[in-house]
Amino acid sequence: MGEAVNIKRLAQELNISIATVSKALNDSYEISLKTKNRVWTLAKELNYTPNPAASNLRSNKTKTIAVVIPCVANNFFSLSIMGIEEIARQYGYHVLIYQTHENIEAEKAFTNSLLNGRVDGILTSVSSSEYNSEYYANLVKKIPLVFFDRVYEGLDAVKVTTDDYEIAFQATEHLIECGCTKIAYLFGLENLPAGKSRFAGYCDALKAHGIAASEQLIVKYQDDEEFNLQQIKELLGKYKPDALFSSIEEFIIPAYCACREMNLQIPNDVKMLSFSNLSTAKLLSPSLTTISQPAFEIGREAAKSLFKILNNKQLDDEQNIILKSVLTKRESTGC
Amino acid sequence: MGEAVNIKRLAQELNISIATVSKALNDSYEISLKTKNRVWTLAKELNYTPNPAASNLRSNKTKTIAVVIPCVANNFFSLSIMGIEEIARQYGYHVLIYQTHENIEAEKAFTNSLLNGRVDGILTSVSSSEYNSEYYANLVKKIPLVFFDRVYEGLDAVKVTTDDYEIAFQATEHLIECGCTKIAYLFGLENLPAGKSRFAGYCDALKAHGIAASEQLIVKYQDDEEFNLQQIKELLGKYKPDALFSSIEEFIIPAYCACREMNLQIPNDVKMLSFSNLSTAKLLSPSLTTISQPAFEIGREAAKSLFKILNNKQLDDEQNIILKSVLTKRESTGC
DNA sequence: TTTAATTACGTAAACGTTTTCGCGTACCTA
DNA sequence: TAGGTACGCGAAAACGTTTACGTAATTAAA
Repeated sequence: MGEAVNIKRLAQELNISIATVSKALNDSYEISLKTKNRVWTLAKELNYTPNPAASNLRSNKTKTIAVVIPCVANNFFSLSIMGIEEIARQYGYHVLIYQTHENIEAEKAFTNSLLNGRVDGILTSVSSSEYNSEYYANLVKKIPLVFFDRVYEGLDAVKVTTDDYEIAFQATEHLIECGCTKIAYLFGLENLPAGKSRFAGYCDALKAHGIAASEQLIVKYQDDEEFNLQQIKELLGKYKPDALFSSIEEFIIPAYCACREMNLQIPNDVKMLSFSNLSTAKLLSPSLTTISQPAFEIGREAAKSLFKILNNKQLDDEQNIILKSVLTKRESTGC
Repeated sequence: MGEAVNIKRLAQELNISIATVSKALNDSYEISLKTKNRVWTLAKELNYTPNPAASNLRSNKTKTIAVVIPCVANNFFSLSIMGIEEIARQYGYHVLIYQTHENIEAEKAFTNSLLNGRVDGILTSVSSSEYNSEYYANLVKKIPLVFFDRVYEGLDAVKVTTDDYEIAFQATEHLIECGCTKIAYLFGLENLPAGKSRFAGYCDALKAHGIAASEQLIVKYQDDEEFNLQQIKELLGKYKPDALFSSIEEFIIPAYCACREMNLQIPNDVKMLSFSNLSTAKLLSPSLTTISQPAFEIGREAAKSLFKILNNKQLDDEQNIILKSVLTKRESTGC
């Protein structure tokens, strides 16, 4: 399998110093083109690639970023990762993945473990279990960090988000235009700005149309599918809403199931609409009206911002990047 | 923000040598419990964590594995990653993600870039574009590697797969029992063992029931959704199959759409069945009969095997781990 | 012709660990 | 008391890079 091929080996074979080899490999101006070419061809011939650990140790650059998210198995996040990966490839960076499973302690443990020089920067979408601003206020001082979708506000860090308030407002108006007056809200991410904005958009749209919001029509998400199902069934049974506005994808399955079990027809008895990046929304029975976030683009933008920071480029003084979501009307709100 | 806290710093504050600190941190038998405790408490106090690059450079262990897969935004792979991550956490390992997008050149480039000590091992599900056994035959000699789902055969490497042949046989029989005699096959992964096994299961089931397989009833997957849609529509129009057996999830949307556009009722005019890990299969219109692979478990098993190798544990002489898929009968094959 | 500047390369230190080897002390055995 | 054996710890090398600095040779400027 041949001895390990490193800079020393290249230097020996070419009868030059390891410093020269290193500089040649890094295309330094100090080295003549002639020497560079000798080094490059031999390097290619021997399949040389620099040892990342040594390089990182000396230069304090890892060529690696971390993505800290609640869960990979989620349409939004997996698409975000695709966007992130695409940009990372362009910059020759490697991508580490960490899943918090909405656990803030795990989240802290992961990010802390990244402060010792394992990565050059972090992309994160924070967990919904808690809103601990202090921790992140400290963190952003220690390492380049970009938030996407689930962000902390008021910190000196780039945030990539979507127009949650506006699109929720618009979606609520769509339901109202379809004749709904008792619009229930399936509430997710209530601790986070995204969740609050969506809810505010919903509330304000109701108010704008002279409809009173009601505590009774709100179901809060729990990490327990059966529990959510029961809550929705209770909601449907007791308070007879004429629409369900789901603020997160996780409510879709229990919501559809609840309607079926209660023998309620969508959209005749109750209309349905949800934030979702489900690719099969149009195949559901009935097809689901969705608010889909540009997940892929969000990942791309977040990664781009991070690399700007890492390369000390100016950030166009824009700390907040806001992308537009898309409301796609389908049968579930049929009107 | 305090100076960088490293072993040297700990050693100075405790008035002992850096060697002692290092050994204490690694719980070496050479160090007294008393000294260890002094080191541990100070380390915790100062939030010390070892520099990964230095540690890796010296010890040749990275505590990192790579996952090389076609795409994250796929229910099967994102679930696999969850399983992998869970095990990696238990072992204190970090997880790098690389997406090949079914491109074998990208696949080679990634894996080659991992051979210089960036990771301790690789988990991979290979791309479907080509079956290049030579490359992997060499690769497995150079680095611990475990295949999952999309594997190369005949190599000295652990493979984690599912019972593709058996479950495809069983699914085909299910269609036959529902009265189908012209069962079309939507063919994916044709270059890979998984794809071949599924197809063989389909063919053998037909044969076992005295049904002749027909070339005309086969549609091969292309990475072009519109093209696949047209192919399926042509299939439905020309050859009037009474069932569609889809061997990969990617055919579901075009298949449903094709039926709608051709005004064919599922399951009355044509029955449908697909390999899929779609969580919303039961909400589709009509709900879809699926073969779901235990993606999460596959990830777990693959990771476990890799860590066994990394820890030089015996592999129970079992190089092939085969998990069972599940056939869930729903309305789309209604009978 | 002398001096300054530039070019092309080498020496050696440094990054923060891990690990081999050796040394001294204390204890035990004969 | 002499010899052996643990035990607890330290000195120093090593891992493969990058880089500050030095130097010799060549070229440009004076």
